[in-house]
Amino acid sequence: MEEIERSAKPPTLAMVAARAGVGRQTVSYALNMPQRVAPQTLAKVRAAIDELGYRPNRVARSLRTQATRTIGYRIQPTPHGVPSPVLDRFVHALAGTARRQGYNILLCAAEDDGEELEVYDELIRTAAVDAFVLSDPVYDDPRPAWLAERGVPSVSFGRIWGREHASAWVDVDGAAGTRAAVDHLVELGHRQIAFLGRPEDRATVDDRFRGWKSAVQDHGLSVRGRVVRGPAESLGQAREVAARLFGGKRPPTAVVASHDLLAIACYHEATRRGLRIGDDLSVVGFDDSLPALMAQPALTSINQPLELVGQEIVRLVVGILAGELPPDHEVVLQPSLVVRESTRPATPHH
Amino acid sequence: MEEIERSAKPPTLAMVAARAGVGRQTVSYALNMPQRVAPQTLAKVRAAIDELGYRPNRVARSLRTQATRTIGYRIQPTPHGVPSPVLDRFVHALAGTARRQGYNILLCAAEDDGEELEVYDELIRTAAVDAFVLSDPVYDDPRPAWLAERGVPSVSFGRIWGREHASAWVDVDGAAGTRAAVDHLVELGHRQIAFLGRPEDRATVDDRFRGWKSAVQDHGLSVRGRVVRGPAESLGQAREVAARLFGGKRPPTAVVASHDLLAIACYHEATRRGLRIGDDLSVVGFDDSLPALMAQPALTSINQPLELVGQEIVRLVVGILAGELPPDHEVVLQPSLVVRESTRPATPHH
DNA sequence: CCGGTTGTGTGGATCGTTCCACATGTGGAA
DNA sequence: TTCCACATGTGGAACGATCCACACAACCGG
Repeated sequence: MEEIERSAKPPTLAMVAARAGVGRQTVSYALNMPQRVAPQTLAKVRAAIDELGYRPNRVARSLRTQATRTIGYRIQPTPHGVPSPVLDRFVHALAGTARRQGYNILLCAAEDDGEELEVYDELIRTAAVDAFVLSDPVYDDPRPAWLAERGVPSVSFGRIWGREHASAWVDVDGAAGTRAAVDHLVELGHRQIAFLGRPEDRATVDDRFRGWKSAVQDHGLSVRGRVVRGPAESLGQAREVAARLFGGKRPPTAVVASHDLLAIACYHEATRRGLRIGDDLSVVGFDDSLPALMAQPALTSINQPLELVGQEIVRLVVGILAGELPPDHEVVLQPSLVVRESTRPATPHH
Repeated sequence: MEEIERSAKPPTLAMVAARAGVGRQTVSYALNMPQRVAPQTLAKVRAAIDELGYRPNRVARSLRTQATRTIGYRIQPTPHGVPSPVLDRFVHALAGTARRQGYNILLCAAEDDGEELEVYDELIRTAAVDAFVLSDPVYDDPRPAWLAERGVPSVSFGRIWGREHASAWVDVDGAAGTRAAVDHLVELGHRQIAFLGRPEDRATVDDRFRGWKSAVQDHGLSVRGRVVRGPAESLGQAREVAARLFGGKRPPTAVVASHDLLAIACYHEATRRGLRIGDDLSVVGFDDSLPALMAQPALTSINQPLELVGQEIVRLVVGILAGELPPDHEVVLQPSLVVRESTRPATPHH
């Protein structure tokens, strides 16, 4: 007889009020400002809430408060069939932390950067989100300012360069990562340590480059002829870039790559030349992605604390929306070197 | 002087009505049932909409219609540090298609399966979503029925076995994939073709197994002693499983793996035994993930049409919500074999 | 005993849209 | 002419929460 009613209409705040024998507003206070209501009344209201299994309707609340407690995030398109390996750990952390803070993550997809702003515009004008999380910022990224003009705060994964508009971001200290890689290689006895990276279109790569450069110099080693840069949108492209490593008369004994993809491309080119990774050439990647783990030998790589990044980003978004943090708050997190089999002591005959 | 007003309050339907000199309801009709209003009036209203840059407020609409046009999707946790490589192409397609249909995707995160239902419950009771997309169903998956009891439809990526509750799904024909792999290998001259898979905890693996088995039998080859199964939650585990391939007295010349991870584990074990992939042992993976592309030699693998799966899932969700499709609609899509370097003609000396 | 402050509780108005019921004008069938 | 069907347009009510203004005590110091 105590059968639970299936898919019956959910209880409303008014029903709870009636049940508890109080006014509607009192229930609202009990929910949002418990200290505003007398302890005895609070108990009554809470009992009624539990009995009815009441949960406030998010939509109604949003309409009245003009805030959806929803954060928009554009998931990146997958260029040239090479998906971003970093994505899912990060997004998972984002969604998990958001939930714990009472926020939701709304996904958007856009094919290109022009469409991206269109999508954002749509979401803003239909009042679907309160804020955005951005990722992969470029130099002088227009998005934060564009959003700010429309009254929508944003937090970026990756620091925003260019000072037109101060904006909030959380970034991983890439320089510290490559520095750790160089230190590790020097400790193994390497003296010819190259840097392999994409062109400077994104600040991320530059940051990693600077870490490598200053560390190499600090160890009194030369950076001349040790930098190879080129586009790496696909494995084929990356291999072409990696091939240039072996062109000079004194090839490096170790390589620090700005991405795991380039590191793997290094594997391919080294193997093609009869060099064994680890023994003849040490390689360090960046991102600690799945291919790094799967490579033979397993790739030493720099791990970004993506879970923490996601948490911090949500913390900033919520703080900024609540007015408790300035809209240009910045956070830098430290990566960690994961040593695997691709880095070994330098062999004497080099 | 034509300065655009920054972050001014967005126009409402009432403002559009005033501007066009018509009633509010007329504007609403113009938006949702254009054929209900006279062409001349429609033009006036549309002009007013354009001039003001009006977009209907999603929240208000949701409150009134009791539908959010939002679909929930739980992104899977990443077990043991090995993320699902399949995720991001799929999610991107999901979000893109949803947007084109006027729907949004809301992400949820849950650590374990118990928490998953809790999260769903919260979203349902706060009226945040209209439907859910499920993935990685298990045998007799309780989720569709649980959701249906609460009046919420769902569509699963992966077929739902068990007949307690008929439910909608979109799946890739895994058996056709492994069958294609076997056909390909037989054509290359292989006669000892093994299957490497996880235990039958998920229907997916079973499906792939059946394809391999029937294809092998159809070619008049033996399946005896050619099946190796075991847990593959990490690369280490997978290698242990793969190692069993080489135990017997007549090791296979070719392997069909139920996942790329297992295929890669095969690479490792083969290499450890001095066998060359391609020359001494042909390997086919499943999922066509990034590690497959990066492996040396590049792994022949079975590609799932994830973009299409995402599109179809959204189509089903929208159709079911509109009452135009039955809540147990089923769709099967075909995978395709991507031939790379890991499969070569069988060598005579085997 | 008064004016003021604080603590607590309340119902009406409101957010922006769609549903509902109804008003009007037109035209064709009876 | 009468009647009904149909096309078109309208304002009030409703969705379910919060904001606002206010009511009513209790308590304070003067």
